[in-house]
Amino acid sequence: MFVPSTLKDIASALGYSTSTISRALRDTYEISPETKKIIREYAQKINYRPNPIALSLKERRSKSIGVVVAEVANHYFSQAINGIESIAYDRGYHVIITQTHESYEREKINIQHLASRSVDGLLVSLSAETSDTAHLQDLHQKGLPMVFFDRITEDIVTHKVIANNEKGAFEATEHLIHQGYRRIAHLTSSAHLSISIERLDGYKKALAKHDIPFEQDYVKYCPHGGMFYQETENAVKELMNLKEKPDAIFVAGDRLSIDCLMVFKNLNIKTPQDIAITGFSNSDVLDLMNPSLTSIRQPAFEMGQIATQMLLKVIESKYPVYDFEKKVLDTSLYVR
Amino acid sequence: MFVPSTLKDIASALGYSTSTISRALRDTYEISPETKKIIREYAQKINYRPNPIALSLKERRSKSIGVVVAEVANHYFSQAINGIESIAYDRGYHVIITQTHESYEREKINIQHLASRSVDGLLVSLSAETSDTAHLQDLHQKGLPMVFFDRITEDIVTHKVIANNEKGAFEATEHLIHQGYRRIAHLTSSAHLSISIERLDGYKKALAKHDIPFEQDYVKYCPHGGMFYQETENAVKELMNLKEKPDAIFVAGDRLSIDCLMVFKNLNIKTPQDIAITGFSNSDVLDLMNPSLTSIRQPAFEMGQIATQMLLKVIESKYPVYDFEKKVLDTSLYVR
DNA sequence: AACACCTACGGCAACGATTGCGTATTTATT
DNA sequence: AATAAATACGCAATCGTTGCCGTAGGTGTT
Repeated sequence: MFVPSTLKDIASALGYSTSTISRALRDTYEISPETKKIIREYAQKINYRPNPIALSLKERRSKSIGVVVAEVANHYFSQAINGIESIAYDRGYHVIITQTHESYEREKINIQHLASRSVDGLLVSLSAETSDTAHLQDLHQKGLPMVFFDRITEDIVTHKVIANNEKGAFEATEHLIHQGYRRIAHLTSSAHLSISIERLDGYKKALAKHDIPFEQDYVKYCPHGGMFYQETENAVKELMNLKEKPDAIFVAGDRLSIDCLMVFKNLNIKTPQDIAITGFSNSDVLDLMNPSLTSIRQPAFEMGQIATQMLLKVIESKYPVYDFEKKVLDTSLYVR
Repeated sequence: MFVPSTLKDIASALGYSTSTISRALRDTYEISPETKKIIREYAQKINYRPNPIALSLKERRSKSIGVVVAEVANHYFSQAINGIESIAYDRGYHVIITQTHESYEREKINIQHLASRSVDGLLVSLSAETSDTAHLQDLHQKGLPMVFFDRITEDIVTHKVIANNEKGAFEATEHLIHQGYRRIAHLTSSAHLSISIERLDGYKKALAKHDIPFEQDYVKYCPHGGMFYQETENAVKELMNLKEKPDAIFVAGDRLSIDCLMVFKNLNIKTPQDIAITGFSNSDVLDLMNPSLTSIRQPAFEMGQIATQMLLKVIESKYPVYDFEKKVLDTSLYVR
């Protein structure tokens, strides 16, 4: 079976105590240079590595951070993860990624596991199903550092990183308006998500600015954030079956945007002839899509980096942190 | 700071020894029902969870498995990861995902970390840069269970799960031949990867069957598996600059296929007018692509599941395992 | 010469949970 | 009544590592 070598192995092989070995390898002044040399060469030879599990137990920290996202097969999240890793690795932290698949239950289990697994902190983007954040509040109040990004909650006072969703949604909607569309629908994720609320606001403000009345019927929610194709198809069908059929649609999510295009394809809805579309998406292959998609892109990589920097600052702070920041980054509009 | 409650906390709160607490919670017969009740209710109240780090240290296993893939932003891998998680989760194992970004150095670091972090086993798909597997052979020979999937090596005797790459490549190439193409190029990842070799074989066999001579100039390698756009663009340019320009191209990778389409778009190469294309890809949005892409799809989710089942069988075996299997799953051709 | 003071290392405890063994008290058996 | 057996718990070791304390032998000081 797989048994890595330990301090004890070196100690009994060389006839020293484990303390001496440990000190020699950690370069303490108390060990003579000759002894150090012997010990180090032997450690090198047998490829000794300190057991991080033992260290975690002793030091009560693991030099690792947990990440909670909806799914990695989402360009926004995979880019954010790359940003997270770029900072974490530089600072000697390891990254444990977990997926909720937009499920509240899964989120609770993953977070519980990460916490008990002694991650030093958490980077969280809430699942579409999550409205109750008690599981997080509990851990946060016990002192586990956490930073929210993208899908945040106001219930927990900590660092947060988001895109300027309202402005992005405003620009996307106004882009449609400038192109002459007036009956603009809005397809979004679950109603309680922060991003849904903010993007809905931006959408409403764009309508208001151009004196277009807001119609509740034009807003369709996908409580599972488009995890099920049927959910998206039903929403689109409902929109297309309205007596006053929309002539454009603003989609508020990465997965949702792609799914929406697939629904169009399957229902043989042509864009922009039958309906125009813009949406939030970080997919790098949108240029290849047909129907094409004018998109609002979030600085995902950078958001991951900033969130990680904030988290590490809290983790490594000697004193409790009470001063928190909400960082808002601008989106950009890619017209296609 | 964040300090979870321990057995000792319960013990001193209730006036028992830690042994009694431990046994009460683990339902040993030696503890009286009344005592158990008291202890359990208190544990429930303070939301006690056994510290997995301490357990890992003692039991020398972590109930977690490490996964090494090129990148999660790749539909083949993200689907495989979902398959892995579906099995691991059911069996009480946790999954730690790491990305190599096709870098050999990163692969070595990730694997070293996973091993020392006491994962019970490894699911590995090699990076495009990796030709030397000494870092894995070392761990494997020391007894760390590992299963390879997709990009495998023959240097290590263990379970392996792959798609029938040769057959898939054969079908893809023959599909092009059946459509009347004769000058068929082949764009692939780094030359030493198992998938590259197998797919090249299938490509050659299809040519041979139809009496089309194989031309070395028609095969272009991307040593970094398409991690850099320029690499792909250069390869495509080289193909298009040949005096006998190819009329079709068979692309041997998920990322590569998408990148190739982007190159076409940027260089204003029309398909299928200028050149036809088929490629390996598990992207679920290929239907939306323009130019479109006839694709060979691997059963990624299932491959992840099977690899995980194999790994857990090795991990949980009481005796050393010497009997290994190479499972080959069929691909499917999606004509577009 | 008597003392302090280094040098270079060893021993022990602790982190949290489990477990084999020991044991005091009660209950059952003959 | 004496002995055996069962009950219900505590003690201590263990996993790998580090930190505090101790100390034998050597060196330096006055």
